[in-house]
Amino acid sequence: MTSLSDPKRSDALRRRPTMKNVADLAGVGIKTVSRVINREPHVSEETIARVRRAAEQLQYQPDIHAGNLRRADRRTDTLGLLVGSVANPFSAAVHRAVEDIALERHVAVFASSLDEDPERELSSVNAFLRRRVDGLILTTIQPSQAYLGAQLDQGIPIVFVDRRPHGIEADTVITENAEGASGAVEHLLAMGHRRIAYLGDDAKIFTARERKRGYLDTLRRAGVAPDARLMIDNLDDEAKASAAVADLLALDDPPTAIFSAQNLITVGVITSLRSAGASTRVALVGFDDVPMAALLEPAVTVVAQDPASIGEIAARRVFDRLDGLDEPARDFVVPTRLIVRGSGEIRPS
Amino acid sequence: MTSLSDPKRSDALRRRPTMKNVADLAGVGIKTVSRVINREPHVSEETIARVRRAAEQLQYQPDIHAGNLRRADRRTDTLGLLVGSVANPFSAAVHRAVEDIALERHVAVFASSLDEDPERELSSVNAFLRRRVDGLILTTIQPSQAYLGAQLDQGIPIVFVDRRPHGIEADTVITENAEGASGAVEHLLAMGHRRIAYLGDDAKIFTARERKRGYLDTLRRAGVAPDARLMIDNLDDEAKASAAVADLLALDDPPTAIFSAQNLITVGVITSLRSAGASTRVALVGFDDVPMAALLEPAVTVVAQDPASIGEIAARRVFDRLDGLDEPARDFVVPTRLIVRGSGEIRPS
DNA sequence: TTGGGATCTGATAACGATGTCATAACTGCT
DNA sequence: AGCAGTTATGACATCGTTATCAGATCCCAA
Repeated sequence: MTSLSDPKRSDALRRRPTMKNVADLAGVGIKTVSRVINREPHVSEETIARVRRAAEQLQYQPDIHAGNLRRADRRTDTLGLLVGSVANPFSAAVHRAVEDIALERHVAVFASSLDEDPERELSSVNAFLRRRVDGLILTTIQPSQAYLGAQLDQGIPIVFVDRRPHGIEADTVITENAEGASGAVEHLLAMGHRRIAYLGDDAKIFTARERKRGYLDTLRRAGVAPDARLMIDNLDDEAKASAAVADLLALDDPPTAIFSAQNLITVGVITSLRSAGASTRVALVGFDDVPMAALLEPAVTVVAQDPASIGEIAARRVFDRLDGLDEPARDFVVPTRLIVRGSGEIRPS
Repeated sequence: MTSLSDPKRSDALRRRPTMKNVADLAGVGIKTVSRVINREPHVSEETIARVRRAAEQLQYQPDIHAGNLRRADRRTDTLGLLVGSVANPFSAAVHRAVEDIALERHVAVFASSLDEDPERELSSVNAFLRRRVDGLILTTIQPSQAYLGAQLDQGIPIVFVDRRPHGIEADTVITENAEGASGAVEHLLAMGHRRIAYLGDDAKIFTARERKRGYLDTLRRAGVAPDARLMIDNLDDEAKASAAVADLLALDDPPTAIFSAQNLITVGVITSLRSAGASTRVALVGFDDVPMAALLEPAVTVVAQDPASIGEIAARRVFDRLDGLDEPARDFVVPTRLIVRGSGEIRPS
């Protein structure tokens, strides 16, 4: 048993073994070790065995980045992923899907959180690039992604997820935000609602704008004049969403239904409706599924996104491009699905 | 606007600029560029400006791994993190905390999912090591982690999270599993329960064993003989947990309370109790908090873990060691907190 | 026996950076 | 003016690996 407090250990830190060490121990040249490690042909069975034994004995691990320096393809088998926040269930599902695809190719994934901070977008991307990732999957908040043009020119695949980039043409995987929002609002209209509130995130965020657009378009198509007092933006946490709902309920003519345009906002809305005793009176449809939604009382009707598909499509697109696919950038629009559970089927009184 | 379909672009992929390119453009030697990039002294203001301009113009990004090869400290400013699954809320919270600490130091994080697969443990660790991470934060499932002894000897900080390693002495950050489980069971005993079921994960998992130990010890201390029919292991997804609850409820003398030892299991239990109409009759305390627990009916009493602290402590420990801290390996035990919400306060009929 | 083609092997350059060291140009003192 | 010390700069070796190429050995057919 090796131990940190083991006196044998503390005096001298052993260096990591290199190919040279393995070569010396096996009594061969380093190129031969390289051939064995990379399973190249033209090495005798006996030499292979000797090298394997030496590598085993030294617990040799090749330095992938040293190799990358000289290797023709310059691949690091590494990918950079920037999501909203690795702690958000939506982002976590995207991350997981990307990881699963990457794992098939022995590609490791750097994951970072954007936190809707433009500075973090830049520093994360730079951190990825300095580490020479093979590809990028990015959720962005900067007004323009034109700064990535040089990277595209260098042949680094970049796929944008969840939000469309600006100032650059690149592959993009997004949810059908406006359409999904329309579906939610149409559902509420069909239930007889006319006073439908919109609770959304900062308009700087692409998805927030799109969902609001779907909400507004659908109201207009139905001949319902949007009421500015029923539309609240900039709700970037649960607490703000809860407070907004309290304000709405205090109006002279409060909404009979709420369209909540993001998962954390939906949670805040539920909390607030519950504490006001209004959860069985005011209808609610949320955009993006919420954990445990089916077990709540009433169960929460949502327009569910498909984060696993988003991540998978994005990762596959990166690898397709790495495999040489050369076609114009395109959009992948991932459908949403209205999941009827109860809260959205409450009728106006 | 740069575009993928831009004909100017497709003919020749520009190479990534190197220090040499910047040096040539600025009319200086590469060492001078290196000095400017690394903010080393002894460069005139004028030269700095010229180099900066050239680097800017070429959008130069230094290759951190090429530098690492020669640099004395051999740091890659990279960390490997292996968690249960990046999609699990507990793991995601650990990940987020690690990321926050790492970001302060400009360290990027490789995140991988273990999926309780011993092979994945090995392949993830190897993937990290081949990429020369500065430190490792690991959740493990292999019966022994002795294979990591060589890395410790090489001075690579390794911190184990959530589960204690075997065959090696290294820093470990774990939840007070047995104590937390005891607290849960004591709570149920105090409510008058004697037939308390245990629903847990695979006994190969350290936390599952510890929590079961806490359950058993507490029952024995209270003079309650454990009933084998009330203890179900190997529940590794919600569906199995639900099925197990259905079986329990079908017993002649069903449990009056359930101690559910993991978050996904708790969700399965809730679903099953609900559909059997037993959620207000059978008490439930879960280990690890569950999303929306406070909003369920009844709200779910849990022994909450503190994944953010676990991640933070682990990351700090890695960096302390990288900063030269040299003390014996130690355990960090993170306390749990009983959150009383309703489901655990149901009394036996 | 010889020649020609495989097969096996290692010496050497190179990848993009940093560490070492030498050199040149200043500065401030006697 | 001469010297020492400091500042500014770049040539060159080097990190751990892979690419190139050449040399050695082997096999088989002529």
